[in-house]
Amino acid sequence: MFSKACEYGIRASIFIALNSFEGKRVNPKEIASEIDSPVAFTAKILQALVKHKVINSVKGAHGGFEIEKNKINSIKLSDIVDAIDGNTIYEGCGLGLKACDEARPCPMHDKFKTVRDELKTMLESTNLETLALDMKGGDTFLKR
Amino acid sequence: MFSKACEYGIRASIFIALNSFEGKRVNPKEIASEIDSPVAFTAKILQALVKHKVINSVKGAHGGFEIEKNKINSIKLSDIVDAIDGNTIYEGCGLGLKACDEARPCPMHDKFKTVRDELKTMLESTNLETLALDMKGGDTFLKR
DNA sequence: TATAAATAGGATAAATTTATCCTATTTAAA
DNA sequence: TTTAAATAGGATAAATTTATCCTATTTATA
Repeated sequence: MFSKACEYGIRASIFIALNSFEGKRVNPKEIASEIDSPVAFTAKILQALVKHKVINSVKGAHGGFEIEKNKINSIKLSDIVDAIDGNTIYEGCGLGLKACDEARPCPMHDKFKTVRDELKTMLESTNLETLALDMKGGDTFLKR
Repeated sequence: MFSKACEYGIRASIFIALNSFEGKRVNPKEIASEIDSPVAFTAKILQALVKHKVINSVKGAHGGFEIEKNKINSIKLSDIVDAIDGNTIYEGCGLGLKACDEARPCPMHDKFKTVRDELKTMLESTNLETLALDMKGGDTFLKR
């Protein structure tokens, strides 16, 4: 469904959010260890998230990655997916046609659109705060 | 969402079904032209669909690919997706965890499962006959 | 101001997916 | 029985995604 990069990106963002609640910055090594991902690749994904202003980076000693506390509840899963995988999952044709719309739909168009819209709604209505709090409560997990 | 191979596989299956209604077998060249896909790659995908008994192949002169008329309405989109992409889209974790279930769910588990189940239901309740008839009626298209 | 700790980013490699090409095998029909 | 038309399948190449490594740059602090 999502690319590996996007999966890592979401997991990393949740972990960063969790730490930002405590005012703690985290580095790629720690992140990769906690979400069970390759360090260098994860670092690249973090760069992309910084560029898209999903997370914030602080260079130099005592630096690391963080999310402003008051921004955590406004960052939606869709922001992360957008930043890494783009919008094809929301906009693209399920059968891969270059163009596919009501005017000239592919055979799967109507039924696929329903599911895709549901996915979109889900991603747009789920924010990092909710996800991080679930984890903090010990109800959900980022690895294994 | 689906791999290119799977997209081509679904489009090809619909085109074959359409022709099988008229008792006509089709070859990879014609299929690829009608669904706008690379010929040789499409041929490989057809092989996989034959192996999984989604479609039927007839070798030799006057051969080609076909689907038994009375089977067309029993072949579901999920059969094609299963054959080509496997079941990860139904079973796999949305965040890519090796294991993820109610007992130890990832942060996205519950919300993702809802969407995934909806996708599964859609694919399992859509058969080739329906899709082919829509196309025959000129309401839907396999390319552009 | 020097140093150490941290992210940024370029170059490259490995793995996977997508795509092509060629030959073998099968089969209907002349 | 030969021939031509068709799928099967192996080998390989191209493209993309995933992953690694190394160096540059930035910054807090001793």
